[in-house]
Amino acid sequence: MAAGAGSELGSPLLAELARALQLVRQLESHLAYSSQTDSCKSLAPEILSSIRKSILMAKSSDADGGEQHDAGAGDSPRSESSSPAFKDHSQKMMIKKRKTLHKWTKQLRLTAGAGGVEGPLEDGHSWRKYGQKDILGAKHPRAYYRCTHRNTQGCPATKQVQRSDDDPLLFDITYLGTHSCLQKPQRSSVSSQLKLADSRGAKNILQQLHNPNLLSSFRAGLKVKTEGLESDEAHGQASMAVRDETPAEIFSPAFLSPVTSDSTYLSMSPYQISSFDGGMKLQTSDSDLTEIISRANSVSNSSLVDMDFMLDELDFNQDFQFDASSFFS
DNA sequence: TACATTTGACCTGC
DNA sequence: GCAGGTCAAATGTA
Repeated sequence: MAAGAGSELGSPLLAELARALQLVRQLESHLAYSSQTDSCKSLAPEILSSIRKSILMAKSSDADGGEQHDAGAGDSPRSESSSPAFKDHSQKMMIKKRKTLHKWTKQLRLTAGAGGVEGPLEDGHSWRKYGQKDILGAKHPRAYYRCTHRNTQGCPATKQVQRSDDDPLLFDITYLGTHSCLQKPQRSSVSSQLKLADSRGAKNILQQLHNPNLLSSFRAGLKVKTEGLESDEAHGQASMAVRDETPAEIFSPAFLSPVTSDSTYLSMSPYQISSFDGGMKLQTSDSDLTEIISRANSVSNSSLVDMDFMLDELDFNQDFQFDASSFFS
């Protein structure tokens, strides 16, 4: 059973990784037309390389019997642990997982008001917290998350979130394993993170994200920073953030948008960037719109707006004008 | 009612 | 034996 399930789940993973590879190639080809994105240009080959490696690893994992997908599709959290045999098997697999799963680390900085410390780490996937542990020598406990689709799709991905001792706003996030799940971006997560002063402003942000002029201006100062990507993987999780006032700054390797008190960011995955074309085009399908938009300095004292309806109703118009001064005032 | 989080217990590697 | 990582029952939340 386990082998069969793993085999079925491995293919989507490979397909997704292959798709990511194709998208990055597109990114690379479009970047070639710009003279101000050297950092991006240099990054593209790295991403390509890392994705290739991840595909190889995924293939090797698949050939290994796909054992990491030991939870059968459809099993409930309770049923998976109810069988002693399963438990034993699961534990063995966990040991193997610790030793062999692909691992990489990112550092992210957040503002304190960005939705709570442990839980704001939206990265395009849905995570379920399964544990927290005080770590020796660390001031803050480490939180353990696993993919929500672990039980339904056998997704082996987990992550550990450790708050930095020195900088309370800095988080070290260690990802273990790659997602094999075929999940759609979490609408609820979008909802929870689109925290804006008012609904009108929120809609404007979404519209502005699709304004080629605005995006073009972003791009002039676009900088992508990667950390801990030696093996890279970020596996297609490198990201870009867009800041309205001081371009050429910041950029987290995660989907997560770093947030500061006076700026607004947009982050996106390579999957969502279909091309850089003078400006930057975004894929605007509902499934791709998972970006985090946060207006940090108004989070703590403003009403929260559920953006789901906006995502549904918004017909992205690339002709509208962006007035940053009025929008952010 | 279903799903997520909390937290003490348990297991494994070093 | 200790520390890190995970499990799973209890509890919280929508």
